Amino acid sequence: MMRNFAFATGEAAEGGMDSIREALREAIVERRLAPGTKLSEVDVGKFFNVSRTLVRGALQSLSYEGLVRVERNRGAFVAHPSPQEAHEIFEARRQIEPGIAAAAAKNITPADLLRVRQLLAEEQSLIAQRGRDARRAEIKASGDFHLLIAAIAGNSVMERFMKELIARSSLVIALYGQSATSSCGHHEHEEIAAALATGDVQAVSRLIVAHIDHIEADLDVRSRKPMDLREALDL
Amino acid sequence: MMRNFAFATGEAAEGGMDSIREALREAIVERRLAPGTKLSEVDVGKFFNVSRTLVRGALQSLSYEGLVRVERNRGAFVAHPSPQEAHEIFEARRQIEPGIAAAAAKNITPADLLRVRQLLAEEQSLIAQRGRDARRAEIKASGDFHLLIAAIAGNSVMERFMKELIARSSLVIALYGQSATSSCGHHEHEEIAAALATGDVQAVSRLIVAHIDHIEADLDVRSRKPMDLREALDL
DNA sequence: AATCTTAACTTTGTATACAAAGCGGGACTG
DNA sequence: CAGTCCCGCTTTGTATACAAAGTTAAGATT
Repeated sequence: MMRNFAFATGEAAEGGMDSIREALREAIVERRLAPGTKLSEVDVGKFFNVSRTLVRGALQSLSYEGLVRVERNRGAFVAHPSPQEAHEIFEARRQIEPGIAAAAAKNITPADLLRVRQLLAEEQSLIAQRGRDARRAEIKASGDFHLLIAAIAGNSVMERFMKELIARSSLVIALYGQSATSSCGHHEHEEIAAALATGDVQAVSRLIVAHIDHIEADLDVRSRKPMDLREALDL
Repeated sequence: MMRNFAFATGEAAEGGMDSIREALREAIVERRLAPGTKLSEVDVGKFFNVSRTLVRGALQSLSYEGLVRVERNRGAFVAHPSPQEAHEIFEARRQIEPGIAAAAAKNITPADLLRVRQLLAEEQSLIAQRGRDARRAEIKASGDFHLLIAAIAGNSVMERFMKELIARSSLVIALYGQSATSSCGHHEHEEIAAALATGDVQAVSRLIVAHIDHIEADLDVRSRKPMDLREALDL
């Protein structure tokens, strides 16, 4: 049991429970831990060289964000969103992100714009690269783009909501995504950035919604059936 | 130390940690626990006849919702939102609730409408009553109105966000609210319900935003200064 | 052979014990 | 008298121990 979990840092237990939560979150969001994977308290604890207490706290915490599902007396698993959940997540993004993007377009400073451009360049270079790691980094960068806009918007409450939605979106894409998703998505990011630069609130909102629509359109909710079986055998 | 906390049920520890979290949440949202109050792990544990483990979990959990602030090595306190936080919470509601209300207006069934009317009637009767308890129940009913709309909208992700925002709004109003808030607010609820009944999506969104504006306008962010002192002495 | 029972084992739920950090009071010093 | 340092007391942070629920597999029975 307990194949190599391949966490980012190996053990890295500096700052108590928070560091474990962050390491787990990163592993889930970057898809090093497949949806449905069981997260045994002792196993994870051994990995980080901490007691079950801290692991348990971290798993609890992640379950509040919807990244982990905890079943009473049965344990914790990497979340495994249903097609229904997946749709709700994207519907939520459609309701939330236009407002955030509009606020960002109003608030944005030259310094912010620079960061946006840097992130886009990074994303671009990752797209050019091949390999699993570059792909994972690209996924993360793509999410970070949306999170950066949320940060620029300047409402910490909304920013936290977005953080959750982006993380869960990553899980959904891991389960149901079909295409490379990359090139088209990136191009849309460019367009959004351009609209942000000109401060065109209307355009930004419209582009964001279109972008979310495209991401969801790329999903195939049937395609996960096989993975379901794999999981059934695996657990 | 540890004056009578006046929790709802006295002890009520049936279902493990969840019941403690719910009892605490209710106490906070209904303002039986003042913002800033220290929540010592052992004290709360004594109250529910459980160990610190469960209390700690419940407090952690509430801190994720923003109802409790946890300071490392110092303990947990009932949250004490700053004017800045308060504004962000209402800004978030302005961004989120129109979309939810619009969705609710599309989805609403006759059965839903009945529940809305029942809730309004309940609210009305509470307004008529005098006394602290009726006041608290009224506050809760007022929040429940918004939560019911979120439930009707039918997106569980958005519903959870709303649950958090409503709970935190209650804290903000506890700190900064001035007027009775009741009558005007209730009248607006009636208007919103009417628009929901006719399925007028535009009107619902507009009325919701106006309602949120009015609630926030009733706040006086200066007025809490005295309470700040009281808290400083109290802790 | 299939199924139900049951008993050992594994994993989670909760309580307690131990370690470390904060806080406060009192004595000492300038 | 003010300020500061030190010591013990309280509270939190983490680990471990114990209890209870679940899981699995072997054995008996039909």
